[in-house]
Amino acid sequence: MSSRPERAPTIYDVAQAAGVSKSLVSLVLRGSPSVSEARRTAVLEAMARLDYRPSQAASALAGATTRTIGVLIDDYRNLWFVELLRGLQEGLAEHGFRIAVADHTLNAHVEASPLDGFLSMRVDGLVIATEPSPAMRVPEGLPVVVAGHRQGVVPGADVVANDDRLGARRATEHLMDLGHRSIGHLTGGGGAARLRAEGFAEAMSAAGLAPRTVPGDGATTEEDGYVAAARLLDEAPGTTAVFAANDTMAMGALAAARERGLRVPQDLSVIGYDDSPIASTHLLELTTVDSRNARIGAVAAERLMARIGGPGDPPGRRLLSPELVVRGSAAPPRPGP
Amino acid sequence: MSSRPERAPTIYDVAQAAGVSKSLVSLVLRGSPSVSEARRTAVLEAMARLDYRPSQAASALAGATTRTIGVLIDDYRNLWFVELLRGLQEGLAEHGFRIAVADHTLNAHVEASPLDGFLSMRVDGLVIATEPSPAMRVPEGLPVVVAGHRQGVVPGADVVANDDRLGARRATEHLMDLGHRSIGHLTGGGGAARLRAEGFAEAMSAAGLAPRTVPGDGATTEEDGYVAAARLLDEAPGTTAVFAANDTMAMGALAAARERGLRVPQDLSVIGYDDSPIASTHLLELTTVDSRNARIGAVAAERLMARIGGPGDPPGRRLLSPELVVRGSAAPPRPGP
DNA sequence: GCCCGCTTTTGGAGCGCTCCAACGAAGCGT
DNA sequence: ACGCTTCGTTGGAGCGCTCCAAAAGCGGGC
Repeated sequence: MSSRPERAPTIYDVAQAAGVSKSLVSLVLRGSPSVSEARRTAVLEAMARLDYRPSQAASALAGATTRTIGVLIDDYRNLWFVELLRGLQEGLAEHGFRIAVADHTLNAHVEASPLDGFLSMRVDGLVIATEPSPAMRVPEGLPVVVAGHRQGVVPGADVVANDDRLGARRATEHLMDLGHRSIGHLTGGGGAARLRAEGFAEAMSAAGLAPRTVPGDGATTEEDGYVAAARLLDEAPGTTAVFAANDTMAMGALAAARERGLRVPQDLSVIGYDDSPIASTHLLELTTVDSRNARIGAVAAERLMARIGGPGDPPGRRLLSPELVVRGSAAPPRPGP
Repeated sequence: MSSRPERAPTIYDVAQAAGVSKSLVSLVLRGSPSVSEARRTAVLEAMARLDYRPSQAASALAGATTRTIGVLIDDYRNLWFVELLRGLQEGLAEHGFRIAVADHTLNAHVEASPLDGFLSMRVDGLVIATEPSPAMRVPEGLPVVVAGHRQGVVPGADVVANDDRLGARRATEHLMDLGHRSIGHLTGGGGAARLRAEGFAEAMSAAGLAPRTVPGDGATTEEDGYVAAARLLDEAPGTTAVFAANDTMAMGALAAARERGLRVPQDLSVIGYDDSPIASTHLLELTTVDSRNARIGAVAAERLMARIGGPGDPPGRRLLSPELVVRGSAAPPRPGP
């Protein structure tokens, strides 16, 4: 009977079981190439037999590195980070790095600074997937990538994002190509929304059209999209197309349109931004702009690895080209009366 | 000029700066009550001045506990875990515990077992918010709560979930109270879906109605809801109400209804399950069942804390009562022809 | 003025690993 | 046969904390 809780096995236990020294076990653990095949298998076999699991705490404390990258996301509900995480994960896995995720909104009241937890953990790098705030002070020398946002308040950080202005221009041009002239834009809070609004205005002005931009209640939720679209459609009833700052707001716009008896896309075209999971549903079939989040994650991983390997090049800014995803929510306007 | 990277300060540095011993600093760190006010402030002041951050690795290695609970979720896209996390977080914070989240689908190809990372971290407890699998072997004595799922494969684990069968019964009864007789159920894969289907069948049978249950493509996505609803509406055109296994499937059902020219709720009533963020949007206004996920998180926290304090009571199963949330997607059927 | 019991503070050992310098055993040339 | 290198392996020191037993301070009662 195993009465006492039985302390977890350590490398010493493994070493003894395999008939080697603890140092050899440590070498196997870290995948050193200079271990003979015979001993390696003996050690691995002993580990499996003892159900050994290395202590992350011990290796972090003893080693120079934790092989962990902290990822700060804004809110789990904003699903754009899912693809980012996937790209990041894949890019890091081949280097043996893992990811630790923290949610800004959940931890807001727990910690003084949102990054404290990561710094206590001694992460080897940081991905900030939120609008950076001045409170995010980072120790000098720690590699940091700001992902998806372009307001680089974090000094020394790389920035990887999609070109919001270009994406907005493409969406707007798509609507114009379809024949729309009365196009409204639903905007929200935050830097990305501002850039998208600028791209919209540029495209409209370039075509000699007056850009009409309407805010919601300051954020970028479905509610904001609903409110903004309601305002737009009531103020400018001749509007035939709407470009929303993101897919969630576009969803709100669909609700406002339906409420007014406007069919999408026959009476009103709607375009979103982000190509989030909701955009591809049967219910929305939303034409949108793919902000390339998986790619952003992959590039962020690349940057971090380069910077961890050596000082690397000076911090830079990398903008990826977004792509229009045509689905069913935008069509030519009906011939005017 | 700070040329060298400047090793992070340790308790020794803080101790020296505050003119006390390292042990006293450690006591302050752990909030010991037996430290004089004068020294405590001196230490805290020194910490702030040096920008000191405790090393999680060191305290985990030296101490008996990590004050960390691992939470395994299935997929970041299934948003039901957000509220769970919030409830859990709040319940744990008052005990000074933190959360580490891992995503099953992302890590699937990285680690042998999804729990390996947590065990390497030496978490003090585990919340499994996925359908438990036999591969999830857990060391004896580690407190585990299975949250939101009732197929308790994990030995010795507490189970905290909503009563899916009851919730399904309530949703079905609501439809019957509105006057519906031809009600179909859209089901999917997984244990929760099975229980919800059972609840539906019970309620229907109790009212002397034939329960018609239709699967999608085996999962519970929007696509599955769409496929299942399409089948149902084509096979049984007289159907006036649909109860979907979750909100996402309900969304697919809305799409299938619209495609057939059926208005919701005038021609077809639709009810979902989970009260996920999409249910409360203007576009859906979905009547649904609140599965009380924040409460589930809070109860899970309570259970873990009790079990970490002492062996506590034997593992149990706690079912919370779900609540119907009435919105706009269900109404009385039109008078029959 | 001294001893006792309490509270507050302290040094030392040790957690499980990594890193490093150094070791023995082959292999090689001369 | 000898030293020299190379490869595989080893013990020891130390990472930054926590925990423990014991020391120091501090009154109060006799």
